[in-house]
Amino acid sequence: MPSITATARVRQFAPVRRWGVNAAASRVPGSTALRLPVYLRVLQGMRDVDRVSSEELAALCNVTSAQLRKDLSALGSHGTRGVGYDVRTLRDALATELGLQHDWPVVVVGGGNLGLALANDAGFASRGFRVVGLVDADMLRTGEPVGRDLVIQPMADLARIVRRTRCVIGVIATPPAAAQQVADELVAAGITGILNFAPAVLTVPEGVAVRDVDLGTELQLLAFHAQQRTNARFVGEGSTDGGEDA
Amino acid sequence: MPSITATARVRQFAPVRRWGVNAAASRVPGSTALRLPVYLRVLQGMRDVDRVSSEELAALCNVTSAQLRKDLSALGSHGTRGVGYDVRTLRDALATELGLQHDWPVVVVGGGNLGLALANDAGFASRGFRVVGLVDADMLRTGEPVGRDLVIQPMADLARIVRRTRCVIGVIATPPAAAQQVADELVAAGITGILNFAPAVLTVPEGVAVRDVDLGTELQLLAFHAQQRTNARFVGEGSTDGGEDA
DNA sequence: ATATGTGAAGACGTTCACAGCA
DNA sequence: TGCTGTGAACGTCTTCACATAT
Repeated sequence: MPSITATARVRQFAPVRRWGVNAAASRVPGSTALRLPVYLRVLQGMRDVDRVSSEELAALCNVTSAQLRKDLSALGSHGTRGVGYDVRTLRDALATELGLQHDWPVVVVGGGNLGLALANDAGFASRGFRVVGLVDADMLRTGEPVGRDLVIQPMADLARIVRRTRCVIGVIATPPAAAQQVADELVAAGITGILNFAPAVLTVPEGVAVRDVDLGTELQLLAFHAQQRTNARFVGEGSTDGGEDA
Repeated sequence: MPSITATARVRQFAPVRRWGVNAAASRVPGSTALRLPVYLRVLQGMRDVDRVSSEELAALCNVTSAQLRKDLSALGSHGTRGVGYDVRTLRDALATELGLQHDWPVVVVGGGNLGLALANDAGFASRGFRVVGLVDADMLRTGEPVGRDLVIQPMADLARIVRRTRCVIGVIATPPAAAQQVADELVAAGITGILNFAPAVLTVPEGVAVRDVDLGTELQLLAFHAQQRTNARFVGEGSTDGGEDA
C-alpha cells in the first residue's frame, strides 16, 4: 500500500490526478512506476552477480515475485525463461526507463536548514541529480556561498536559472506559507516536476507532477499505526498472547 | 557465477505487508489513513471558520468531495446533513483517530547532517513528536550536545532509551549499510514504527510499520515523469499544440 | 433546500496459475 | 526441468448517484 500525495485550493483545472503518470503515453502503470526506483537501487547494489531470478530479486525488494515479473514485463521482455534476468541488462533497462542516462539539473528554493542540507550532501549528486541553483527570498542572504560551487541567489533569478539550465525539476524547501507561490513561479518558469518538502497542499496545472515529502505526515501515520496496534491488543478476538501472528 | 545465493538476506518473517494498516482492528482503510494527516493539517490551518462543506474542504485538500466524505465516514458521522462539518469537531475527531491526544516520544538513530537537522528544527516538535534520544555509532561523538537538551548517545544505549521513554517510533538516518541492523535493534527494543531515511529496503516482522522517505527515489520519479512528458509530445496523436489540455 | 452518508458500479492493482520458451 | 511472461480471478480503492437527515 504505497504512496502519499495531496494538494489543492480552489481547483481551476480539470479532474487533476496527482500522480496519474499515464497522462499521455506511458505503458507503465503508475503503481509500477513507484516501485522502479527500488528495483534499480537493489540492482545497483548487486555486485559479483550477473543473473537473478524474479524470486531472488523480489525478496531483496520486499515484493512478491509475481508483482516483480509483472512490473518488469511492463518495460518489455528483459528476462530469459528458465534462466532469470541479466543484472546489467535489467539495470540498464530500468535506468533508461527512468530517464537516468543523463544528469538532471535541479533547482532548490529555500535556504533554510533543509534547503542547505539538500544542496550539500544529500543523495542529490549521488544519483544523477545536480543542483544548479539555490534561491532564497531573504535578500540579505544573496551571495552567501553554499557548498563547493553554489551561491544563494535571489528569488528574482529563479526563472532565469530554470531557463538557462533547461531545468525541469524543482525542490520546494520553504515555509508552508510561501510554498504555493513558489510552485506557481516554478511552473511558470517551465518546471514539470516538484519535490515539495513544505507541509502545504499545492495546486498545479495538469501535467505537472508533485511529490510531497512531509515529516509531520509520516510521523502521524506511524503514530496512527502504533495506536491501532495497541487498540488491537485489547480488542482482537481471543487475546491469546502478545505475539504478532502470521 | 550466477544467482544470489550467499548474498541474499533470506527473509525469515512471513509474507510481510509493508503498510498493511489493517493488520488487526482498524475500521479505517489503509488508503484513507494516508490522507487523514492532510485533512487534519488543512483543518488546523482554518481560522475564523467553524463550518465547512465536503466540497470546500475537498478543494483545499485536492481530493474529490465524494472521497472526502467516504474517508470521513470511516471515522463515524461527524457531519450534519444539509449543513456540513463543524471544523473543531472534525479536527478533534481526526486528531483522536491519529492518536495525537498525547505527545509521542521519538528516537533518532544517526547523527549526520540529516539526523541533526531532524533532531533540531524540523516539524518534529511542532506536531506532538518529541525527540527523546539521538544515538550514533561513532563513539567519538558521544556526549556532543545537540540543540537545547539533547546529547549524542552511543548505540549501546538505544534499547535503554526506548524502554525508559516507552518510545515506539524510531527514525533511521544512518548510511544504508547500517540501516537493517539498526532496524533490527529498534524492533528488538520494542519499536513498532520506523521512519526510514536510508535508501535501503528494510525487512521487519509483521506488525511493524515502515515509512520510507528517500530523496533519490523521489527525484527519480520526477525524472521519469518529465521524460514521459517529453516523449508524449512527440508521440501523442495529432501534435496539435504545446498546451496542457483541460 | 441542501449537504451528508453509503450501497452499487466501475477503475485500478495484485495475486494466481499456467502457457510458453530456453 | 525451470523460470519468465501473462490472461484471468480476485481484492481494493474511487466514483457515482441517491436515500436520508436537518
